[in-house]
Amino acid sequence: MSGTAASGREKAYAYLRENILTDPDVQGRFLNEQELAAEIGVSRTPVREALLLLVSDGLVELIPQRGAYVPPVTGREMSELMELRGVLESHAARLVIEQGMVPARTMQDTLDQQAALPDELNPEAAREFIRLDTLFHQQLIDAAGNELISRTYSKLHVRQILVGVSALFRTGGRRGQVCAEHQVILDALVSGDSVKAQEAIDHHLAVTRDILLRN
Amino acid sequence: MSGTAASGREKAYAYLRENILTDPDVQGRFLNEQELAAEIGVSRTPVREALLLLVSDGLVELIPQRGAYVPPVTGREMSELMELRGVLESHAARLVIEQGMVPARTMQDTLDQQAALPDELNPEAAREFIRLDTLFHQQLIDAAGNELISRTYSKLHVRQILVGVSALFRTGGRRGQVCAEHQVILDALVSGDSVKAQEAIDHHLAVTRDILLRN
DNA sequence: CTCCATTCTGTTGTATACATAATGTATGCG
DNA sequence: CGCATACATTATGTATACAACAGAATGGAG
Repeated sequence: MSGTAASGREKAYAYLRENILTDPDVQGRFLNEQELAAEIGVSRTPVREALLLLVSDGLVELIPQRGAYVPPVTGREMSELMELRGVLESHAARLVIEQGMVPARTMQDTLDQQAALPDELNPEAAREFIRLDTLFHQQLIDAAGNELISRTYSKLHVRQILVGVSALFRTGGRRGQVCAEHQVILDALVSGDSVKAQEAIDHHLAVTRDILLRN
Repeated sequence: MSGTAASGREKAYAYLRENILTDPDVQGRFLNEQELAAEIGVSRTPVREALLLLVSDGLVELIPQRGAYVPPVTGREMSELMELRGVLESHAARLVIEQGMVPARTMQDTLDQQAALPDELNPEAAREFIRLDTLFHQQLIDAAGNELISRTYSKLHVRQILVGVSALFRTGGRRGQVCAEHQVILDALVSGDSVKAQEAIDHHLAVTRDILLRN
């Protein structure tokens, strides 16, 4: 199997991350350590360590003498995130075009997989949709060849998934729209039009932001 | 007093952070938990927790069954960091100019303090110099009004301080150069010349990068 | 002398017990 | 009846003890 190192800390980390990202109800609440320890099947120690690691993902916040808080995603945060994503993706776009390093095949492949998903999104398909969406953007970023930017971008995106899952259920037909917008971005990249690519990215992020804000 | 909450974890965190940032010898080594616990005067538990928090700062890396490793700063990482800083600062510059939100007084004040430091840098003055340098750039970023970007930028900068301290000792007369370059950036911001500001930022970061790479 | 197996030592990882601080509840007073 | 205070409960924070693993040292065989 893959990734089944299963040290207690990693098990707790994976469990908590999955739990926070998929269950909208945990937002705005404090996590009970011994409760989680019992659920996961380890002691409080690795649970606490996992919680500390989740701080760096921005998924939990430590309140002294109170414990681990899961901050809800605010509209402002979403807007700020989209702004930052726009800056990083535009930069990557300009760079890969200048250096002729556009990963056209890879990105088109991801896009095709995404387009092949059914329009009606059951929970599992929704997660796959988000995974491919994340991958598409990450591939653009990674192509810029700056590992630090890649890591930074990757961590940022986690926070968006938190709200993306539930938002997707409410928006029918969004799949086709996303794929179309992705295609516009990719076409601009392939054609080497840096300005057009930036515009397409900004447009895509603005639309995404507006949809996420309606929840 | 300020910030003297002094819970065990925070004490350990502050100690370790300070230690890693100022002592170049710890780079590339594994940190011994019980040794640190004895030095700080707490048990291993809060030390471990502090180490987990330092992961999010990028100051330590956890190797399973081996412990907390302090990764040395590479030249490539420095270049990548300067590239990312350039992207974020240029974005902030454009924004604050467009919105007429240039914090001219605040930044000039910081710059003046920096210029007032002696040219010969004893260890304490060097730390103050770096603090003011960091502050100058952070003030520009913060003025853009995007909290997420501010936090992201702030965390990034930590990694640079790691090498900046020792590098400063080797470069005489750098103080004046830095202040001059900062002044050029600030003047461009005040005059509302977005392109000039970006150029000044890029130039400053390029010079900084080249100096840091010579170590 | 070199190489490999084995033991030994020291460190990390986890569990548990205790100390401490915060919250909710009950009780008494205004 | 409302409010403040004291108390009980519960959760977090810390210390310590044990288990499991990695690397070094050691000893023997070729």
